[in-house]
Amino acid sequence: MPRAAVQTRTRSRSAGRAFRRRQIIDAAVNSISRVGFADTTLATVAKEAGISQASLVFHFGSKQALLEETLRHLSEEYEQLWRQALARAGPDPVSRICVLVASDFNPKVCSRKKIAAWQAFWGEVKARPTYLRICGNRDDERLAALAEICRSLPATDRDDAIDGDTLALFIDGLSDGLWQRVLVGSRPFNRQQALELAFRHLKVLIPEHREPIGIFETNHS
Amino acid sequence: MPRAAVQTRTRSRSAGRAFRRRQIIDAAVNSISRVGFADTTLATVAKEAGISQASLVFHFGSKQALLEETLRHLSEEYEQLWRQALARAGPDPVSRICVLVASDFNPKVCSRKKIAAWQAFWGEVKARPTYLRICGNRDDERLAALAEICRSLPATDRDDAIDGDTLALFIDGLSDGLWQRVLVGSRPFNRQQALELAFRHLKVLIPEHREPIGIFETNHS
DNA sequence: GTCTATACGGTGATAGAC
DNA sequence: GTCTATCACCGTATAGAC
Repeated sequence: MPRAAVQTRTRSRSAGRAFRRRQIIDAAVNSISRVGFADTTLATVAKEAGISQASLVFHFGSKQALLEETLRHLSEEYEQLWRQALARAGPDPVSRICVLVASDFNPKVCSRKKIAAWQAFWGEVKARPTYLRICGNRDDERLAALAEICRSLPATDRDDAIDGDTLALFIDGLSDGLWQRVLVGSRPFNRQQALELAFRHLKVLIPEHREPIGIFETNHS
Repeated sequence: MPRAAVQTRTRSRSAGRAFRRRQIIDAAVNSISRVGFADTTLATVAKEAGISQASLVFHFGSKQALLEETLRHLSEEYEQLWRQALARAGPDPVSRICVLVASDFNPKVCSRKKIAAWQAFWGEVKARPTYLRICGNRDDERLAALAEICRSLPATDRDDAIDGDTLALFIDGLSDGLWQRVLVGSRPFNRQQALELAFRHLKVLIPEHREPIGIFETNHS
């Protein structure tokens, strides 16, 4: 058998492995969202993935490890999204803030399914600090990045100006709050409504720079 | 046996019943917070309450019913708090908004234990719509009350004025976001820090009425 | 790698004494 | 009302064939 064929097999094998793991993680998110965290079992995940329970354990070692990898995947997916958005953005601070906010409401992370999974993990954080360890650093880096941009905003002459760190907390805090409402309201928002509210909020917080926000609004909402 | 004694016994019996139920509900909150929603069993709740599993089932019928009553208690406790605070507040809209915001960070509802329980239930909402039914109306009423107060704010001459409904969403949304950070941040806020941030946020959203907010700040933070 | 079959402990709920 | 004892079931994880 020629070497090329072997290498191809090898590559496709490991690609298959990553693919399988990803497939199982997706099934775990689906299960958590569909039947809840408490009722998510190896059986529900296996059924969702269309494979056997034994295969789950083979790939992840244990249910707990699978859950942790699932959270890690959610966290990494979110990080990738905002970092890529920021990389594509221009140098203007307001535009960069808008890009970060818009990434919070990207369908890839802001679906009822994903939010339900996030909420479930957060509800367990106090009992399982490991969950916090998995995404804590990434959360810190995201907030730090936002705060740094906020600090770079040109100073204004308003007497009630707020510092960049606080501004970042306001922006991120509202995103979290709106995110929650996409999931749990009695008449939940859709992503567009949530994003539009987040941008209107930005306009209030950074009134001197209204125009770039308006530009983004038409692009994303 | 005199009638008075019978009535007393009856009264104390039913008082004892309510007391027991409350005691069990507190144990459920403790268990959810301590071991997580997924690992909360009749055994963990019974142990936390210092009674037998059979007693739990006797008082609530089933584990599921106990969980639903627990959520109902959390929801009612929160409603009582903001309604009482509002009843004690004066007529000034800004003061009333401040009172509502401050009630969000009252130790009675804003402890890491309670927030962990809330988050756990919210994470299950998509899978168990019953949970939403239990607290949905109360949530709606609270947001409606806040929005009504916001609409009653005197109109300003600023060209970027926001309507009352939107203002209410901004205020409530940030409370939710900060609330979450009291629980899950890598260096979580304490209540005072969260409340202070919420008030600073108010100052930005309602800059024309800064002074009453300052007053409340010194009272509550 | 994936499956079926299975071990084994824990889970929600019940029975029945007190 | 509260307990202990118990049950039938379901949970995770393993064994071993393919």
